[in-house]
Amino acid sequence: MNIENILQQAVTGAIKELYGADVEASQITLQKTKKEFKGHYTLVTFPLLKISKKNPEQTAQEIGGYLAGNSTVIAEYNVIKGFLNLSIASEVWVNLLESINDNPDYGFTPVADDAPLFMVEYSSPNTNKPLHLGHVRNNLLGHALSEVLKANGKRVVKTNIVNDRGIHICKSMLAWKKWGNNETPESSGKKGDHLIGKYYVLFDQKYKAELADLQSKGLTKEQAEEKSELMQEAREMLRQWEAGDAATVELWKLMNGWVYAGFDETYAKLGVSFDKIYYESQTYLAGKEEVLRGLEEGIFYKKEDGSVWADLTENGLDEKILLRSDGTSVYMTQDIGTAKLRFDDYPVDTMIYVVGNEQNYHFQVLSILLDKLGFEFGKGLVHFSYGMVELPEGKMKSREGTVVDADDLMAEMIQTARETSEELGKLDGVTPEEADRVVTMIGMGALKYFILKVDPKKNMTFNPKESIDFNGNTGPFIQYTHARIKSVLRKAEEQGIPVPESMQADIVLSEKEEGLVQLLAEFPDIVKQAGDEYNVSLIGNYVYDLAKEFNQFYHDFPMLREKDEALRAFRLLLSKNVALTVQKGMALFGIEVPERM
RNA sequence: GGUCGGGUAGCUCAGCUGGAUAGAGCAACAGCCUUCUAAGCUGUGGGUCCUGGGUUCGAAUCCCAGCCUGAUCACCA
Repeated sequence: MNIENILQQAVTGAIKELYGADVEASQITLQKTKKEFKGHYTLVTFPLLKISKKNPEQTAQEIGGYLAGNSTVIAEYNVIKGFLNLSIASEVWVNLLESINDNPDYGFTPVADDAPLFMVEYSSPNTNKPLHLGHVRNNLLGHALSEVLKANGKRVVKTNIVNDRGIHICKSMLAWKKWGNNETPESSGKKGDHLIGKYYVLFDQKYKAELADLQSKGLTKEQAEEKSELMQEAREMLRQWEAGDAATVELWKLMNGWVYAGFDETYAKLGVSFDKIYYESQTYLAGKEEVLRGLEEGIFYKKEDGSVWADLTENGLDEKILLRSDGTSVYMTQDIGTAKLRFDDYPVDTMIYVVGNEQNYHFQVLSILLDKLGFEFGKGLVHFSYGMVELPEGKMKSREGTVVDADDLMAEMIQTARETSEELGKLDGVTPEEADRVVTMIGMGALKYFILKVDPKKNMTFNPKESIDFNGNTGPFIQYTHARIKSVLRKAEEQGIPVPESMQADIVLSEKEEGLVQLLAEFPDIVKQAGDEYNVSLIGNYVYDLAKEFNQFYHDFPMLREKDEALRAFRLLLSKNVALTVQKGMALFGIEVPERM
């Protein structure tokens, strides 16, 4: 039972008593009192005027007077225009802080064995190139969303679908075969995914050169693409792969193995993980089967050239191809197969796809198709759609070399954290191991927080310079606040000042102190809202607010030098719980907070 | 053209189940380190909340129209 509920009940009671009317909870608009006014919560009386039949100020006065007289929760009130500002008694805040302290999992709902099961798909890399900045946003969002759902008491299975088949893989394979000289990750010292990426790019360069050459001989672009020997070879390789040609499959396995090793390294650095990984090479056949079943059942239809289509015009969409005329599957086919296998494997209640917003249409179609095929989960699938990440200088274009590589980016962040820390002398007297740990935490925290604090559905600009600015609304600022609190608590322990387990309730608190408890008490609501709305950025903005408030508090109120023992105890207890909440909030983002920095 | 997002301070973003004088950070300027960590704190300046209508006691928030911008509408994934 939080304070807002208590207030709501109290107000309902007051209205019943004063005006003899029952009001719906929805008619009672309570909000946090704005900073410039005195009070904690504000009741807006305008919606109640019909019931009170009085003007706003009279209504506010009457309700305020009644509450102050009859509720032990309300200490005082004031009325400004139609707004009734209510101050909650200090004692209530003290008790609240105590109850927060008594529950180490405050804000988190335990996960029951029969809790709804959410499957979260994220990452979904291609095996032909390393992860880049866009993937970073995807991975961070997927991981954070999973954590938030768990915190809300849901069972979560994190999953990844690896796009390990198709023409793009064959391009890398072909280029490596032609020009690779048996280069391996070991021989080149390159991460496997970077090595494959190199050959993918090489293929593209050679292919472009070939096209240019053909076009200079008078062919149109289309004719050139048709005639390209490289592309023909790549297609042939795909056919061989699908036919199970031993040598091709062998090479494919070898090169994919390199890529997976590279991805694993990147995932580990990002701090993300998966409970179950699917591979398209293992799901596309299931998809094909489903499509053929749909064809038999008359849900889909075949065109003269043999291609299979779904007619979605009655859903207000277009026609959608499901199998090519040569019988091979497309992206959609694979997703249908993957979905089927997943629901065979797990009793999934809600399937969430963390995929960029350029695929909004795809998932709209997928939902309808699954539904048509008789999978009841189709309708309820969630496309957790997020916006693109751009750079200050514009969009990322692999052609122009403006793609930010995930590994490079992380290394840079950590390096910058190190340089800044050294400049500030923060690493003096620390073991190299400890320095590495802290610097990694900070660099990664900066990156993660910068990306996760933005509303997922919006496009965002990632400004490398700004992200490694440790001022303001940043991860490092929050981490710094945590480190400071921990430092105070350490010193308290050294000086033998106990952090109390229980508080006396009759101490007088300042507005700032009460406000901080009030903010702290909102944590469960924020976690719940983030989970319900699939909006993880709420967490970040909340934690920042909390950290900022605490930092101001820190400057105004001594914690160790405070003479009044009860007050000092309160401040220490408050500090401890702010630190814990910061830590829990950041953990939802996959961000660690240091004990000192 | 159809569909779906987005448009808030010079910049990056909050706020959007309708409520008070629209908030942070960055950048600029002015202060604060013999005081629990200055990666900090305090203050100043900075706004047609894209535009125009509508609903309402009240609109950045809801509705309609328009403008700008992005994504998408492939036998690519």
